[in-house]
This record gives sequence, structure tokens and C-alpha cells, in this order.
Amino acid sequence: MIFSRKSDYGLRALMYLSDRRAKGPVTLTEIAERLMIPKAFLSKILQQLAKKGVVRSLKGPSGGFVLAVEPAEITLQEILTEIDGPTRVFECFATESDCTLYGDCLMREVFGEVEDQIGKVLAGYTLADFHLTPRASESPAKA
Amino acid sequence: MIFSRKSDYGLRALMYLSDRRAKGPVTLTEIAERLMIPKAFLSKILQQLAKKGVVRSLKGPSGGFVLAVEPAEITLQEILTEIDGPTRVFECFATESDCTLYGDCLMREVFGEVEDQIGKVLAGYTLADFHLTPRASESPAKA
DNA sequence: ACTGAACAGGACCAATTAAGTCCGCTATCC
DNA sequence: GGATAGCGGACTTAATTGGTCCTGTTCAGT
Ligand code: FES
Ligand code: FES
Repeated sequence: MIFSRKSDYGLRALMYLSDRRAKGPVTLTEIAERLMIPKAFLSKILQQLAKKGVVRSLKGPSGGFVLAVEPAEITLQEILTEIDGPTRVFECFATESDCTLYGDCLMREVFGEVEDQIGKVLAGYTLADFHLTPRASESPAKA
Repeated sequence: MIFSRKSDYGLRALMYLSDRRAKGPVTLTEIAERLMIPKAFLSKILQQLAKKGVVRSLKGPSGGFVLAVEPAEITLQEILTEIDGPTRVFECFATESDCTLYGDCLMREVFGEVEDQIGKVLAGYTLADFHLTPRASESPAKA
């Protein structure tokens, strides 16, 4: 699996925050319950995203998390990289006498290409493209 | 890491076999030593490739492994799939009430696209494109 | 100031998967 | 029939991922 469960959780949490930004901070507990994500684990993920500036966290009563970026301004690639770190494609273990160690093994080129293609796809989507349960639930905020 | 160490080992072993096919079977021991791969582990990998028909194994004295396909006829994608299984990109854990579970979440589309792109790159190379130590060593077979 | 609601962060544990080993078995060549 | 080479299943170890816990710290409301 290229992307971890952590990414799944984080991404969905961001969708949730995206959907209800402008409604004030949302608590960890709410997100975790609604999205069926282990609370303590999600806490870590959001902390991480907070440090990267993707979300902002407010302490104290009536605190919680709010999205700190415009949904249309952050790409899927950025999100997944913040959560999982850069996508490592392949690491060669060749030592002297195997492969073209001294220089220009084709492998490096091939896997670089793979990495680029992945990046290109992911950079083509922003958080604004994604929504949770677009047809069900929700309070009638705009309807 | 998308591709495992197993893939690295297997791929390099295939390069090795590719370079010296037509020189008769090569023993596991030789490959393992030359390529600095744990012998017992490489054994498993080659067994697996033998079952898939990528290499052929000959038992007994003067046995060993030979490539069973034309290097130009097998793509990188095929090789890596035989070794690591299909590349899984993402698995969503959404349950009722998160995401568009009921149907058409964009995620599925995005990650399908990623998978396609990876496949496309890897399918563009064949084993014939790769060689070990092209400039060093080797007996003067064709030189 | 005090209380209680929230997040912060470090240490820790559990589950899964990847990597690697062992050993008795089978086929083959001479 | 013995030495040589691969087979295959069970096993162990190491690494990564997923997840918990507990002790802070911050802050709104009183
Ligand atoms: S096979 Fe690893 S660098 Fe070429
Ligand atoms: S976020 Fe998982 S299916 Fe949509």
C-alpha cells in the first residue's frame, strides 16, 4: 500500500474540516466519532498537520480544529506528503560489482519517472474537489 | 517504499541471468555471492519466479537457473508484479456516514489514475533495457 | 483565582508485514 | 548410489505501522 491508513484518516479529517469551516472550530472528539477514527491516533495526525500549518488548533473550551488553508489552495500531493512524508518508490541495495553503481543505472531514471507521474496526478486535485457525504446529512446551511 | 527489497533482489538477479543466458544455468550460490544477496532469501525469490515461468530451474549437478523468457519480451511491470504482487495504492476505511461511500468517491478515481500511471511507466521498459556493470568485468564473450 | 474543556507531546505497547533462516526432501548427473 | 543443486514448509527476527496512555499546558467562563 503506497498510502497509509494514517493518510486515509488525515485526508478524511481534512475533508470534514473543509466541509464545515466557517462554522468555527470542530473538536477532535467530534471528528473522531463521526469518521470512526481512533481518537488518540487522530490527535497525532492533526497535531502533525497543525505543525505544518494545514490546520490550526485552538485550546480551551470551545476550542478545536479549523482548516488553516483554502481548500482550493492545497493539493492532494501536499496533503499526503505532509502526512506520510515523501513517497519513496524504490531503494537499490546494489554494491560494487552489481549494476552500474558507478554512475547511471537506468533504474534511477525509471523510478524517478514513476515518482514524477504519481506527483503529477496528485498535484492535479485539491481539497476542494473532495467532500464527505455530499448527498446525505448536514445541517441546512446553504440549502 | 513502493517496491520492496525483494523486488530489488529479484530484479537484479534477473539482470544477471539476462546477461549470461546462453552460457548455461547459473547456480543460486553464484548469483547470491556476486550480487551480495542472502542466499536462502534469493532462493525463495527465484522459486517464485520459476513457478511463474520467468526463469527455469535445473536440479542436480551442473544445474542452476536460466532465464525462461526473452529479455525484450518481459516488462518491468510484469517482473515487479510477479515478485511483489500488484501495487496497491490506497485503501479507504470509510464506513457509513463518512465520504461518499454510497457510490462514487473521487478518491477511487484518483488512486486508480495513480495506479495507471505507474503501470504505464513500468510497462515502458523491458528486461533487455537493463544490464549489470556494463563497463566493468565480464568475460569477453562478445567483445 | 479556579474549574473544566480542549489540544500537546512524549513514552509506550500491539499488530502487521517484510526480511531472512533452517532443515529435511526431491531430482539429476556421473 | 553419492554428490550437487533446487524445493518447500515452518520458523524467527527486525522493521514499520497503528494505536494507547498519561501528564502537561492553554484558555473561556465564572
Ligand atoms: S539495479 Fe540498483 S542501481 Fe542499478
Ligand atoms: S474518502 Fe474513502 S471512499 Fe471516499
